[in-house]
Amino acid sequence: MSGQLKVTLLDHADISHAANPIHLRPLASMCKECRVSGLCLPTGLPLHDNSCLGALIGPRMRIRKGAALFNANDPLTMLYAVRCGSFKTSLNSVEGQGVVINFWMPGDVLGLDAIATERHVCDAIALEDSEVCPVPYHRLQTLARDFPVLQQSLNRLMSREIVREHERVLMLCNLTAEQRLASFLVGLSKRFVSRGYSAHGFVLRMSREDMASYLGLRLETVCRSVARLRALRIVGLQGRLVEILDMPALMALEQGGDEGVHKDNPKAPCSTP
Amino acid sequence: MSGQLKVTLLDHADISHAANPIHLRPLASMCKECRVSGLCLPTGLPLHDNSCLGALIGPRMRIRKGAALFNANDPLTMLYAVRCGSFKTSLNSVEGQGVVINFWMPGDVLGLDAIATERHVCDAIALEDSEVCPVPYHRLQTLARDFPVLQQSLNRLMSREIVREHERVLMLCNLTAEQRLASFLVGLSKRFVSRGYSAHGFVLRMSREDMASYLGLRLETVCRSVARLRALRIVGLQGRLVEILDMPALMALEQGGDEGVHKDNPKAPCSTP
DNA sequence: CGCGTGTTTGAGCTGAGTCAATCCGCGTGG
DNA sequence: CCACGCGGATTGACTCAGCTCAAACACGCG
Repeated sequence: MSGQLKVTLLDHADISHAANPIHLRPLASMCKECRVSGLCLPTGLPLHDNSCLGALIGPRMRIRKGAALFNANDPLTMLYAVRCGSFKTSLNSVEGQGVVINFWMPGDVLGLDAIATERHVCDAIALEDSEVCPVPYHRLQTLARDFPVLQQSLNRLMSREIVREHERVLMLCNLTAEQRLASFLVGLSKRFVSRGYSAHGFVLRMSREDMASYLGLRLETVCRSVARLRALRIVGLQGRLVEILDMPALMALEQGGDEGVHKDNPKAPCSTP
Repeated sequence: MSGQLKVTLLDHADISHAANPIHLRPLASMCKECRVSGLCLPTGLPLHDNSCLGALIGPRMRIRKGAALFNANDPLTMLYAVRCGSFKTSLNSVEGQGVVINFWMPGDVLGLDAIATERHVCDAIALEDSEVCPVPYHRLQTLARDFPVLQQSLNRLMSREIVREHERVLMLCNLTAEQRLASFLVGLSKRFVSRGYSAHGFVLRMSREDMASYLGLRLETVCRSVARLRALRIVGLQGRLVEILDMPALMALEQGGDEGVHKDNPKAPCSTP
């Protein structure tokens, strides 16, 4: 997977050393040149029309690995479209308990959950050196009045996020550790495909701990599940390098399909603190 | 799935014992007279202006207990504001596994998750005889262009739904059965309060099974948790009648606060099929 | 080379699941 | 009025997937 991403990373490395001229042009974010514009906010917009969204989007921002794009409770001023790199968002309860809410890849738009209260609810942390296009929310709102398609696009993004969470809940309530991992990998694979990368090979950007948190498991359990999938020759997974060897099996697993032994009715797992 | 709503409902009536949801008189829905308009779509709108939202909303519909307001895969034509009564929505996976996604009370707006695909994702079932105000989604969209407040209101509803789900995930990943139940009861209590009802006494509209599904537990576990809270004299709960006897204790429990014994670090529970 | 961070693997422990029996409230028919 | 049946709620006994604790291991870095 990392073909392109590696390039990205190299660029960043260079940039940070102030050497590489590639980014000398003003980093205006031209959606029409963006490889992921089809997944992003401008879906359905007249991309050639620069007067539209392009005028709104501020200069690209670079976020270093481990740095926060925003934190919970920050006032909402911008939505952020990931241009390259990746992020995690996590929600932390008062008592310090937290969960990873989602992982974000190029084309994804972060910050929609802040619209309700005009304050961010999550922390957003870059999983690698990344770039985002900041979109001033209030001005976006205004613009959307004149471009119904844009409003529609925004509505769809939000609605899709709701649906995604529904599916997550389904996963948390009904799947075993192994199935969750399978589901996670299949999901990632699909997302890579829709971004033009390989379905079968990619690099995880997050730690086992983050995966565990996202899947509602402990990191040891994730490790063990990985080991089992490896033993079944369904995936080759060492460290953060993923190679899906048997996609059909993985997808079967994902959906309650438990082979190995034959149980008619796979049990639904649930978490316990 | 079934083309038109009424047809759908009739179908259901025929099929299930429960319901004949036909409404007799056309009850125009006047938001300004509605007790929950403050929680609903018209938040912030000029309620006296009947030309606005009121003109849009179709005649109220009655849904009998057990009947479906809509089903997964139905095309999205309306959003539905609950006027009175209550609903559950549930998401069912291909293999028959399902979860209750949410419970809906007066003032809540159902159907937002359908905007992404223009098809409903969940089944919505009335938990008691109920009434909803149908809002034609596309016309709402048009109207919202002229009334930014309305658009804002819609955006906020969606965003709030995202946040709610975040919190649900946090619950599923970090809380024990008992804590989940506490959290559920506190949540319900708050919702009743914001609708002008008592915080300490109310009636559950859903079965133990539905509660269990919502909480990511088995119904037996819910029963046992109820029994424990009862034994601790924190709630009086028999059948579907709830009386919260010690709200502070309940809220403490909700947030990892585990008394009983003294563990420094309460464990995070997770589900397992 | 030593150290720290992140990943694996092993060895028990346990909260919640499963299976199963009982109870309770309620509507129905005799 | 009561026996009967049925769906939902409870309770008990046992099992197990995933958690916890703990010890290695791998890799990168100064």
